Amino acid sequence: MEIETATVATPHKGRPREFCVDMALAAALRVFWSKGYEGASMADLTEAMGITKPSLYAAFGNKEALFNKALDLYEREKADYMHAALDAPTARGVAERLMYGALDMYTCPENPNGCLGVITSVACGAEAECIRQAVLERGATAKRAMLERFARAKEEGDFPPDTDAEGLAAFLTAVNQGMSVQAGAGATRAELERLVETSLKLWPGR
Amino acid sequence: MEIETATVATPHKGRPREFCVDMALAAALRVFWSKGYEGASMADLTEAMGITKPSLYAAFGNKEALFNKALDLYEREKADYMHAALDAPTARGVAERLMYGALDMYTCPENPNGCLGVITSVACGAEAECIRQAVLERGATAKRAMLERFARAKEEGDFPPDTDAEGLAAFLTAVNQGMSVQAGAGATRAELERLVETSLKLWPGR
DNA sequence: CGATTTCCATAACGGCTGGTATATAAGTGG
DNA sequence: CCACTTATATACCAGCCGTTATGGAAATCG
Repeated sequence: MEIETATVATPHKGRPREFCVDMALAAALRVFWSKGYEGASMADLTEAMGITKPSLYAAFGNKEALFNKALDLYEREKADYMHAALDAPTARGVAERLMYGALDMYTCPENPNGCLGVITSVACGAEAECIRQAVLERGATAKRAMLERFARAKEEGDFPPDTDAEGLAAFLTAVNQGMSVQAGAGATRAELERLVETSLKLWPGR
Repeated sequence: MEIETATVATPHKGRPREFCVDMALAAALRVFWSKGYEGASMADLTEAMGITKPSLYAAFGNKEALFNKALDLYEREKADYMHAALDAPTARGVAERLMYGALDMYTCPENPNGCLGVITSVACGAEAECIRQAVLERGATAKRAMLERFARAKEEGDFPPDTDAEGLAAFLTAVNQGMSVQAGAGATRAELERLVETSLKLWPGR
């Protein structure tokens, strides 16, 4: 049982490390985010993180472990708008927050364009299959949460009673994924804004 | 000027090749389609095509040239539903044909899941950047055609006069791209059908 | 001051990548 | 039958991949 806090722990023995783990992880996330898991080589990663390969392996394990930690960071800091969106009082509010949140993230100048989940889950060689599965699993969890939220919305009367809540969840997910693809293809923020506004105009209710 | 037709030309000199170029190309397409450009190794390709590497290089040039020819084949045989869709008499007909055509292609058991264009354009290392650009260019051409079709539809009264035709084109594209992502993630045909039906229920007009 | 522990830097590992040189087999034209 | 042309098969290339062994540097503990 440790007494010192883990975050600011002073390692009392041995040579102290010369880089900040959090910043290095953030740099690694940027690389994975823009190049995908397989497209990001160890050379890319170490250069962006400003450390050497042995330091990386000592601090993070290996490439796969590094990616998983970067994915945790991504969900924690970048994709938390999803959780916030599901807390909206109405189904329309959920859709609005979700789409505008995605729009902001996909077009933020200091982020790579698009969604890390989409980028990583689309295609890969055999070696990255477990990575792909891990990402798909998180996506499935997110979709399940949205599904429950829309089922509740239907009970609360946000949708007409004959609405296919599952279809609407898949629909909202699809528009977001398409927005990510188009952002990665170089679409401007203005173009994606029109996509979001068009989608919200078609969204049922209110 | 050749008298003989190019397709069935009998090469009168040298040892005849022992494989069918078209079948080999079709096999290569399948590999690229399921693994992406970078995820498909030369070993994967030669094994699927049933030929050795020197034969591949002699017949197709190199990996990039092979991909471009596979992409041509893809557009010619697999993605021609897009052209057919744009010939529909109404904008709603365009949307219907496009979505059901995509649905059929993405879920056809003898095809890999998803859209080759989306798979290849999403993320890649630096070496595949020119491949990505080539794919993006074809996507841009397709989008331009859809845009013109919807501008015409607006003039013909398929949409209310205050409709954002460009937004609707981006919307339809996005739903298709999202459908491709979900197909690649393992969605069943039934799930994608509900996505299509939901999207068409939201589509304006008629 | 050693002794110990941890981290950094260099360099190397086996394996796989896309791409080829070389030699042989299988056809046709003379 | 022989020369020529083309395809196939084997083996190989340099270069990059993710990963790790080795040796020295920097801190704390006794």
